[in-house]
Amino acid sequence: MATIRDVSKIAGVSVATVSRTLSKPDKVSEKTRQIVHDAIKQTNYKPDILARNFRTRKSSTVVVLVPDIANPFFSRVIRGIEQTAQRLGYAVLLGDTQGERDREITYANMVHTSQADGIIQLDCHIPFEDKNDRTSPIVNACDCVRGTDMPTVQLDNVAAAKEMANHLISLGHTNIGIISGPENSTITNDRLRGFKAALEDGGLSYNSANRMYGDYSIPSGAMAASDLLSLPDAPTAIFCMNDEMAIGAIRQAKKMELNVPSDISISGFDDISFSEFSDPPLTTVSQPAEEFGSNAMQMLYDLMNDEEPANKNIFLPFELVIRESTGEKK
Amino acid sequence: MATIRDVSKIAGVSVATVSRTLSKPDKVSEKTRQIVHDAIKQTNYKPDILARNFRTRKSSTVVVLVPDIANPFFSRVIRGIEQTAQRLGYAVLLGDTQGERDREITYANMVHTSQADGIIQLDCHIPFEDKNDRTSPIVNACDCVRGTDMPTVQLDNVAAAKEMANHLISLGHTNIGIISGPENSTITNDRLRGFKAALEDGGLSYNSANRMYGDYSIPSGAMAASDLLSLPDAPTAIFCMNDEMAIGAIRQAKKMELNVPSDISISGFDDISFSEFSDPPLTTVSQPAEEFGSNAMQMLYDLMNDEEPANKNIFLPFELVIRESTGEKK
DNA sequence: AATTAAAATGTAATTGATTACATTTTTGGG
DNA sequence: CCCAAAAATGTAATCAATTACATTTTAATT
Repeated sequence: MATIRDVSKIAGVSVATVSRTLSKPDKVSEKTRQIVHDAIKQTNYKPDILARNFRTRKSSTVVVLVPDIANPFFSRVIRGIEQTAQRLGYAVLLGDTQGERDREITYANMVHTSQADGIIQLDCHIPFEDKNDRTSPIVNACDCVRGTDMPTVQLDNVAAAKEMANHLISLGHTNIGIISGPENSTITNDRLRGFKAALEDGGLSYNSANRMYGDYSIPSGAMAASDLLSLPDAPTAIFCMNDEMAIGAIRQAKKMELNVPSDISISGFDDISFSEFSDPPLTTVSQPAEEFGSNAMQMLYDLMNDEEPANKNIFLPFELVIRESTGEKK
Repeated sequence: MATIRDVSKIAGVSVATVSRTLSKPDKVSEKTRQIVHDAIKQTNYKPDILARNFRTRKSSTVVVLVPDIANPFFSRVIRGIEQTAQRLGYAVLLGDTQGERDREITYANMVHTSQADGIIQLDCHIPFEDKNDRTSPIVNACDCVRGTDMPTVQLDNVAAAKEMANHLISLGHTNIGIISGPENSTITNDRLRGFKAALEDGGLSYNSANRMYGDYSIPSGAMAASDLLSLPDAPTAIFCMNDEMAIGAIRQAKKMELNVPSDISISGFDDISFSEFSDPPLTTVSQPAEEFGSNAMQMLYDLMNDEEPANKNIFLPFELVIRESTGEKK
């Protein structure tokens, strides 16, 4: 493998000039640039990335902390990250954390050892042992920590949930169940707040007995729906905090011989690709998943290059997608 | 940040000894090992990974070439890869190639520049400009190239497709449509072969007019189903080469006022998590997705460490999962 | 042509770990 | 206690780029 020295010898210039030709071409005269490029072609020289990384203390790599790569929403976010990263000349290291703090910290430490230049965190955890670590470039996307100055890319989950709940209320539902995500998630809390706000606006009161917990999986949605629908005073609509749980809930309702939506309305959140094709097609909130990724990556890029990002807290637009899983209360 | 030199000074030994204490502890006396470890603790020394990578020409990183990370089957495979990689001390670089040759080559070149030590390719392409490149450790998983000596982890797609087709035939179907994947894929060819073999065994003849093409997406499945069901002599069963297309096909059948399975049987392939919850639940072939990943990673590990893997062509088991989307011919 | 500033180029140190080879220490058998 | 072999340790080169600083060349101005 040719080194920069081989190139410099062939071109009859110093290694510094070769290096500059590659990294700061405007510092090199037109003539020399030409000579160097010829020599590079002739030797088939490829810069040694490992040597460069070592010397510059940069790796042109970012680490993505994702609770679960197999979640279709997250995998779209990651696709957005990957595409933007590639465009900006960065590689993406995958850190599937399964929500475990140890793994998050392990991966986040790669920044301290310069194996990665920055972090995109898709979960609402701070991946540092020292909570106030302000040295690593990091962007929090999707499910964001509150009360820190970490840059974020998020949805206005309160507003989105409120809009969805309003939709349910406008259909005449007064007894609405919730299938909630885990309690310690910012997303869960925000969506719950939005939900409550809509109830209040509608003159309805919130009944905590109507809240069941799931873990964002289909079976957990089915279980929670079973509990909800077995209540003495069962709800006529169920607000689910993601699409998978809604799909599980629909399944469960059908199993219990209930018609969706005429007996029970069910709404989801995220608009994953299967939702359009569920039976009945799911009413949900669509989010621009890829854009979470591309925005987060772009923002991280600014951070890593010491440019203050224009906006440290990006809010992406959502859209209520009304399909056929919700309908008028009987 | 403390360097190995700081540690050696504190411990009163040479840098070589410190290095050996870490990488080949049995070459160092018990006493020295203790002293060095104390010094490491005292200085909070962490080896500089970049320097080590540079010196050893290794990065402890593997690159995964995946046609589409947002495909639920692939994302499970990647989860398997990630978990095993983490256990073996490797990081996973994500290469979402969108099936584009350029991107595959770009990512695969990271091995030549030592940015990665090996490649896991989930698509049936050879990611090298020189087709006979035998220098990079690489494992081909899921959709595997034929006629090379590349190690593979795959399903016996011929047998699996045959079994599924037999199931359809045993239900009395004689006119069976196919919604096929892209023509240039090994998986597609193998599944088609299995399908034809079953027809032949059943004394049925293959009719190429019954084959429609999709791209593994839900909408493409719906389109293909529409074509198939509009045929003058429409099939009574449809064999789909993945679950997404089957879900699209079911949707389309319903749209055309056909009952699944009493009017039309539809089968899938992969057993993604949504298939169990589709309406009707999908008859499909289940594959151990995570194990594709973990086996591929383990095999790659052997290859990267110059150990001949026990078995260069691993076949993983499949299982016919008969649910409710297939039924007796009327 | 002389002077000076700016541009281009070169020299050589630097980064931090690994490891071939050299040297020292330990071990065990006689 | 001596000696050879084995074990432990040390010395210093090495990996390939970047870059601070020094030097040379070019351009511009008088």
